[in-house]
Amino acid sequence: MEHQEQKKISYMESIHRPSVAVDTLIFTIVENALKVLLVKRLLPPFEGFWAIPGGFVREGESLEQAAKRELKEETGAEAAEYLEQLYTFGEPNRDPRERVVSVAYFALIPASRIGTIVASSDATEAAWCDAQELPQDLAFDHAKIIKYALLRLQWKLEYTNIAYSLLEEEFTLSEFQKVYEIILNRRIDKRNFRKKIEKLSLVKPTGKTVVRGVHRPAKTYRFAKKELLLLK
Amino acid sequence: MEHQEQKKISYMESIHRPSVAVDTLIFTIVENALKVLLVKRLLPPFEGFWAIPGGFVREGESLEQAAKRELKEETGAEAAEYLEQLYTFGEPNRDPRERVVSVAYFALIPASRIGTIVASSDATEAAWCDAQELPQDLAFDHAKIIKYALLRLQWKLEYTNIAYSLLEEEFTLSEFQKVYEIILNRRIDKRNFRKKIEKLSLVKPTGKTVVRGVHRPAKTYRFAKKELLLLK
DNA sequence: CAAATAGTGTCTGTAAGACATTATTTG
DNA sequence: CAAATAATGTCTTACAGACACTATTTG
Repeated sequence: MEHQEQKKISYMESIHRPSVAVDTLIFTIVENALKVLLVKRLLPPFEGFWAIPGGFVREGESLEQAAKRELKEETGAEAAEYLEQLYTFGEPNRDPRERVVSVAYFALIPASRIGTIVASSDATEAAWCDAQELPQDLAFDHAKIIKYALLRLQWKLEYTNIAYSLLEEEFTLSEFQKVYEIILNRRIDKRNFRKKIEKLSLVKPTGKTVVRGVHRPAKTYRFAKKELLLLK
Repeated sequence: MEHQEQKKISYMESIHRPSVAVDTLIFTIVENALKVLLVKRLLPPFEGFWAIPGGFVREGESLEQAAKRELKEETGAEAAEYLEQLYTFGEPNRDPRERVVSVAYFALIPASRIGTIVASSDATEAAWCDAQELPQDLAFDHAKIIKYALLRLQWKLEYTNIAYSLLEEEFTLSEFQKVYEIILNRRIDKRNFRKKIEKLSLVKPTGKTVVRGVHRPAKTYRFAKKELLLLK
């Protein structure tokens, strides 16, 4: 009887094949805000709703390759500065048509590296939406996914040097600090911030300065390492 | 032409359906070591190799439900004390037969909560293997997965109160400390450890003592909260 | 010279880590 | 009383956070 039960399970297993999709959350900082790229759906379900760009995984393509392809299709950028797997969402009814198991990735990229954003074939438009002030009409469970990504990003910002993936090659310390203030959504003391950056040896000076307005010019810096480091 | 390219993609998407599996890493502490439950494969590929228990996701079943089902089938335990999604492995050729996208979960459970371990239908035996000294003959990419899980566990142990999921209801502070020493694989100063636990208010005294050997009896404690807390 | 941001140092409180002795039990 | 583990406090050092003024540029 035990054995019969097992045979039945094997049979069930062989027939249930959910679709596997990859959704790519693409974040950047523009106009003093954290933005996430969303597309407006052209077709039901959730026609006219905003969605995270995504698509099905192709044969012979790894999950990460699918995420990179999605990124390139939407933004034109060759690669993100940072890309990591976020979480896999697989509730049976998250897509009303059929079962879709969706592996979410999140990508970070400096605004300057992005060309004109392009809507994919199943979307009427693509737009940078404020990631901390999301539109109400989000498709599927995408509001949940974006909020989860934001938490992950906030965590990484505090405990790693991931900010390198949102800044230009050369930047001022004020710009660096601004990334933290925007994403963590709180003011940071300038002296304490600089003290910390200094101690961690995260940046090295370029020897150059830039004039950003009617005030004293700022020194510019580069990251000492553009790879993920766990701090402390 | 852009449009034709898109149509071709849609067609390709509709035919590629990888299998979706869930692998569940079940950890416990026995005999002063961190153990992970592995099963010996009965069938090719990797016949006779050790593997993480897993199986295909069923229709109408969430990924987490599949992980819980696997846990119960293997250990007889009704539920883990802690369960979280680890990572999704989806390289095209990780299974030589066909493409399998595998969502890995990791579970923690006190040894006392586990009955006799049971091999599933596709395995000849199940065993608790030392998680830090893995067998050489591991199937698929399972060595990589276990190492990844161990890193995650070490991280969580340092930055959360997750140890509650490996200890009995009542425990001594030495037993508590031992969990850290085993998993982090280093000695910890007893006074500093207790000072930290005290400050975090992680435990409350039961008022009882237990005699664990030919020496002074130890006071026992319970966790103040048996839910995941991010510390600091 | 007004406005705006760049750049800089000290003090205080808290947490982490190093370190040794006494207490209690059993055989 | 020997052996084994339980229980406990102090000192030093490092990091976090609060806090204010001077420097440099442009219009």
